[in-house]
Amino acid sequence: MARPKEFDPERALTKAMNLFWRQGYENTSLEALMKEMGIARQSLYDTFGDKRALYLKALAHYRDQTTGQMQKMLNEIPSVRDGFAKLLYGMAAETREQHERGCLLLSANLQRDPKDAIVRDFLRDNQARVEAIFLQALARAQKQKELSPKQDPAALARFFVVTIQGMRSMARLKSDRKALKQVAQIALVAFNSSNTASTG
Amino acid sequence: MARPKEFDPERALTKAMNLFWRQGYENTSLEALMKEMGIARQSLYDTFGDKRALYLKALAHYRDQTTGQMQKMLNEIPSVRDGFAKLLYGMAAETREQHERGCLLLSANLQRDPKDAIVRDFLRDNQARVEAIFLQALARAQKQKELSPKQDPAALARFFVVTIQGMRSMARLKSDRKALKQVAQIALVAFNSSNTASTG
DNA sequence: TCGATTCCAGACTATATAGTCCAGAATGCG
DNA sequence: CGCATTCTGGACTATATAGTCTGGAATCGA
Repeated sequence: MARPKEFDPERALTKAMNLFWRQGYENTSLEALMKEMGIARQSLYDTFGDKRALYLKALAHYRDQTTGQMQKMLNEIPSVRDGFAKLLYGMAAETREQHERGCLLLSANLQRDPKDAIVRDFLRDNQARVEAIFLQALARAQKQKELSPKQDPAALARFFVVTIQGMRSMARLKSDRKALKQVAQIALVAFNSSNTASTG
Repeated sequence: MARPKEFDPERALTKAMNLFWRQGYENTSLEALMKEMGIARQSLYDTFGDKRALYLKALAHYRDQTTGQMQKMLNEIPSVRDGFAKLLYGMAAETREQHERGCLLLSANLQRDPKDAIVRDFLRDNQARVEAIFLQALARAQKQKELSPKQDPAALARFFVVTIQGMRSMARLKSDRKALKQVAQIALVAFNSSNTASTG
């Protein structure tokens, strides 16, 4: 038994996550990671494995944070509709830097090699979790008579996932709060309406 | 004057575009490009410049194709709502391979280095063009009494851009036609509704 | 004090790959 | 025919960077 670790692995992981978040996997070198995390090469390899393993841990860390927050918020807020409004308008109101870095997992989806089954399956699982969180909230909305029983909560959950990802990609390209707010407003109409679309 | 080019530069560019489309910029090596385009290294450099220049030409080629198609379709179709329905349901009905490769310009947006102003500006310009095409169609819809005059056509245009990008990223992760169709159906409600959202 | 472990700094290796250069064959024009 | 140009194929260079290894200092417990 001897010298204990001097750095906090979770803090270091958070640093790594932030760097991947801002720059993506390919654009982030080991040197940059070492500098950002404040640890030397060997400590990094000993603690987290190779670069890819660190990346996967960062993705999981991000997922735990974001799904945890959403889950909590949607559980605590009385009106489910207010919850989704908070989600969408909140995103629109973020800073330019936040818009630019976007969503780590959306970036991972579009940066990944299509043949990379590990990342793909991780992201599919994440999306299923988010849909489940939304579904749960929307089911409660129906129970509370906030949402028409004619609506399909699973479909609506997916719609909001799509909306969030679309808003994220738009925000990344151009940080325009006003435009994003307008989009959020239109998307939330799906919540009110009794869904009279016909073509198919 | 002497030996003319033996290959069709535009066909070669299309080949390159398809490869970038399937694999992204980083994951596509010069060797793979040479093979796919059916030309040798030097011909490639002579005709298109370096890899990045080829990539930018591929992006422009893609943009010209896609915006041209959308423009034409939305101009020719009598009902604008049918036009957007065709766009969204058409995307949902694509093959697994099409879903997987997604949209070249959406991928470019999320793969790019945030500091890369050339690609960023190109993509912003493209998005503005698409919004303009949608806006023109939606203005016609209002003229035809297909769309309520209370709706903001510019905001709705952005909403559809967001929807398409969100559906693209979802389809890339998991090719699920049924789920995509449901999302499309909900999104199209925005067209009917007189937009009664209130929270802001 | 001593052994075990962790730290850092940096050397070193291996590899992938973008880009350049060159030789020689093919092709068209005058 | 012979000049100019383009083609292919491959050699070659330069560079970035992931990953391994080494040496020596720091820190803890026994």
